[in-house]
Amino acid sequence: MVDERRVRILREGNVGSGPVLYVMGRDFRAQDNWALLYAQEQAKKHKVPLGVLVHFGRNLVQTNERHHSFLVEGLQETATELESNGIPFFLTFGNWEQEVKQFVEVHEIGLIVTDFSPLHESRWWWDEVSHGVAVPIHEVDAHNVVPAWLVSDKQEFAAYTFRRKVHKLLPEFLVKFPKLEPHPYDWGVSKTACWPRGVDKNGCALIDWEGVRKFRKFDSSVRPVTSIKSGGKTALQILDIFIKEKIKNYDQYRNDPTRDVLSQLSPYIRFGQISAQRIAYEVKKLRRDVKSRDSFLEELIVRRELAENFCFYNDNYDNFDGVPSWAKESLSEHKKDKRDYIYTLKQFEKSETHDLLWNAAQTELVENGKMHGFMRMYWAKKILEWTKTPEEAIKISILLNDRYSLDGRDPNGYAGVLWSIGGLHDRAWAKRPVFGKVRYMNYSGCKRKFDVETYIQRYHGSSVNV
DNA sequence: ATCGGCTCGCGCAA
DNA sequence: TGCGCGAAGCCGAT
Repeated sequence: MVDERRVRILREGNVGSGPVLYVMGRDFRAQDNWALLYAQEQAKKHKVPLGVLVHFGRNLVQTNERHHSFLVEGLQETATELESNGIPFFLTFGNWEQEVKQFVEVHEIGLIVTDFSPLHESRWWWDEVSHGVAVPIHEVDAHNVVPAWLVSDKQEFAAYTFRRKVHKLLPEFLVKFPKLEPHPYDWGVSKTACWPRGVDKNGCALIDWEGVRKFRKFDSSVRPVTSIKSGGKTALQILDIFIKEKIKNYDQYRNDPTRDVLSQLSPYIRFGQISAQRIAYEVKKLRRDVKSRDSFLEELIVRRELAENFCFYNDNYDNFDGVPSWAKESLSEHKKDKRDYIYTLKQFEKSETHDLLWNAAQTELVENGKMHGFMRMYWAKKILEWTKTPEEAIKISILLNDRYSLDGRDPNGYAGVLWSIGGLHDRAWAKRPVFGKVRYMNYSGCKRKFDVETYIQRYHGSSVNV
């Protein structure tokens, strides 16, 4: 049974007699998905078929080939698993009113279920859809261990205010997932009317995945990351390796970007190919490496869900207005401070600063679609130091992270940038030029903590893959 | 190598 | 109203 507190009503109304449709927007997986489990529960209750639909809009300016191919590759796996459980998978493209709305009407959908995201893109979309269809819409928080609207009813000030609230609810929510069961009511896929239209000899909806991959018009200069393989199965293998081999060193070395002790799961969490709750559930079982276990769970649950809390309750999660007032005032006071270096977006993007360590981090981001957690802080703080205003620094950091990182366009990224540049969830520190009271970080700090040379060497040059 | 100060405000105890 | 302490640090004194 799906906990009712995971569910919010986006559009009121009685559930109709037609099929239940899960419009998958964020959690692109078949297993360990509360939104899917809830949709099935409703479909069984009303004795109707269940289907899953993914809609690709045409005008996602920030989407590029890197993100799109990662998403589509994983989606194929998800579609296959859904269909082998009697749940047909549909794709629609372009204008939602022509596609999704029509789909809902043609198939006489009785209930729409979706997964929760705190980001504007998603909130605005559902706001529009809920005014455009005549069907109840239920939203399920399938991404967080504890539902965002339940854990706290306001923007939390810092991790310590949020931590108690999460921990209080964890015993109720950090539970084992039920396995997805084959759906007992047949949709009759031969009646499917979706792009690409048609069915194969077994009556399954035909999807031209190669066509799907090429469908969007986007910046193809950001190449797919060949070193990171997409998909839920891969994610589970990576989790297994992390638990067996890497987590034991997590506490000691997690801030050392030359060591391989992090889970590397964030792209998979970002695209919902693995559930954070599944990761937490497996890691929590550990009876060894307790210190590492707990610091990993802190990052995975407390800090990740704190970022969701921030984006959920603060509309300005991606700009200067989102930073706490003490930092806003302090940064404004230091706006006119002399900068030793000023770089343009292009110079940052091409790793053309005077700082080899910074350039290495940027290269890691561009080439590998990720950046080590510790380097993200240093990286963003230096962008503050080397641009004219904190507003511009935030803009550039978010743009680069969203464009190149596989886990970009995600609450974690926005909260991370605002933590680094705007003191979000942090405290005030001794005043310095440019930074004001925002925590300062520098090259010598990195040198104290890890072997800077090794890191620089690893990402030196322009076509490095490790 | 280690320590205190820097500096703000939330939330709880009283 | 007072007080402890916090998302990952820096720096100078000892």
